[in-house]
Amino acid sequence: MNLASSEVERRIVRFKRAAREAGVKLTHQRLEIFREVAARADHPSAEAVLTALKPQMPTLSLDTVYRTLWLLHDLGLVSTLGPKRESVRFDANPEPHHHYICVSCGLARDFESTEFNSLNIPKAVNGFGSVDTTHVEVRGICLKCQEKGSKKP
Amino acid sequence: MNLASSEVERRIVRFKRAAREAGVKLTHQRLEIFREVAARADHPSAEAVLTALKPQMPTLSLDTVYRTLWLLHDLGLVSTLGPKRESVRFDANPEPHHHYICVSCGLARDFESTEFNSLNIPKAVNGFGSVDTTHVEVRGICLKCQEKGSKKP
DNA sequence: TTAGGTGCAAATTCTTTGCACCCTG
DNA sequence: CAGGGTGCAAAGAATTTGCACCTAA
Repeated sequence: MNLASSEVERRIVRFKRAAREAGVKLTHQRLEIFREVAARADHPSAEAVLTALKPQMPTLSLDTVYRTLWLLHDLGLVSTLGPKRESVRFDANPEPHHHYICVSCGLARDFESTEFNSLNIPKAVNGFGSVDTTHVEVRGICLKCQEKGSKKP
Repeated sequence: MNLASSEVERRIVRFKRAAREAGVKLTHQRLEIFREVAARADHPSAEAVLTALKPQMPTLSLDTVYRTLWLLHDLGLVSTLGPKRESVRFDANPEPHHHYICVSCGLARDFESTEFNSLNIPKAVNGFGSVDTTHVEVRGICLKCQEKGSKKP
């Protein structure tokens, strides 16, 4: 399932502008990698992007795909699904709960909310499949990281 | 920040019962690994669990920690933070949005909800740090996996 | 006793890095 | 033309697996 090409073009325009403003070069590889991620609704991995582009760009390499995707991430043009480059972490809380995650140090804390436990799932979601759990993830900068950040002159 | 020991004991009782019912052995390693995860509010990685237990159990190995944590996961006693053992996936949707994730095949789809975009963050969260983004993740089994599942006789 | 569990080491998988050549600005 | 960017190969990190010995039930 892919996006409307008008939407993809809009995202590409945005990318070109951001690249220019950030002073990074607009290479063929970067454009195609961004186009691929922007056109797909399935949030591909680096490997999946490479596989999709390989036919048209046989010399494209996985490391370039990674470097480009993280660059796009730094430019604020793409985000990652779930927390980033981290190892798996385990949670033994058996109660329904939600998470606060510090985007700087990865700190995780549980919190409860009856409101969050009974959210109204949009009907569009039923078109995707069954709904088992609903979990809210709040991201921000934890107190400790805020201190550290402000100390650096 | 650790949990009240009464809560930890409750979780351990639960674990012992689940282990018995599932017919898996209750080894010293499993008990200590579960106790460690159950007692901590910070959702440790396998590596972190090993580091914490090494002093008391010098021969404990990382692979046992992994095997035990996934066993606990299969028993429904622990969950993972973010999607599990998967590679990073990238998302080029610049609008505020939420995700539907199939727990079986990993399918991801975006959906929008103005309600979810303006959730009432519990005040307890402010004690953790700043709030930048709030994102809802709905997990279930996608239509395709439901078909596949029902086909298998 | 005995099947399942553990520890060790080696294998995999995913991701990053060093370096020489290439291409955008 | 100059400096960032790419491709290749090799390094690293995270996680899993094969196998012989050990131990809970």
